[in-house]
Amino acid sequence: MKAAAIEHFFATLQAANPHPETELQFTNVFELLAAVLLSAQATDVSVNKATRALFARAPTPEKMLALGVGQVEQHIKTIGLFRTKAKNLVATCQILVEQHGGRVPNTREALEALPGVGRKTANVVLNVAFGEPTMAVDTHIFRVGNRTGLAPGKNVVEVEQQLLKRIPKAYMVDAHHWLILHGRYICQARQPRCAACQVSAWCDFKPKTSTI
DNA sequence: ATCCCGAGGG
DNA sequence: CCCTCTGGAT
Repeated sequence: MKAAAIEHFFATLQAANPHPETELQFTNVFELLAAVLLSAQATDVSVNKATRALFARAPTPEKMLALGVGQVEQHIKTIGLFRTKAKNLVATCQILVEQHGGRVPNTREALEALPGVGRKTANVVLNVAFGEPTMAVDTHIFRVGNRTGLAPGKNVVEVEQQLLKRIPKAYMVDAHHWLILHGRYICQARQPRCAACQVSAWCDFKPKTSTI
């Protein structure tokens, strides 16, 4: 996709949704970190359903730590990968309490040192909590980047670098959410809704079968 | 490359 | 039934 097309692409998404936000529910930075950690290979709807009760009980790393792996497992049992996530979340809370004064660190290095927190999760926290123009490449952004021609890279790191390089800086912070929401509701994995897409004019993707 | 792992949709 | 969902650790 050429520079002029990229400008049109994001200007259109911006006009349709001037202030995009994550659909994960949270009331503080710790809850944001926990929600993103829990969201791996799970829908936001599924995560929100479980975190409502979990965060009511444990809105801080200290309280989450006190809850323990067993109780956390019971709260998030309806989310996939629940054993791994409960173990990682509690272990992360222990590090937050012991090494960061119970606060969520604001550097990539410290975030990625937390169990269950990788590049993508760190990028989301840096973007949403600290306003940094990072690009967290999840399943939606990878797919949308590839299909549109915005970022044809073969892996998430390549796609991240391409997006950071090609998206105009003024759009970067919000681009993360625009691309996710576009992937979730329009450029869907199974059945892309090209007929309803507002940015198809600048997209390289041509579906083989007719889409609704 | 493989494992983890429930819920929802087609 | 099969595929997908804001991945990370081994």
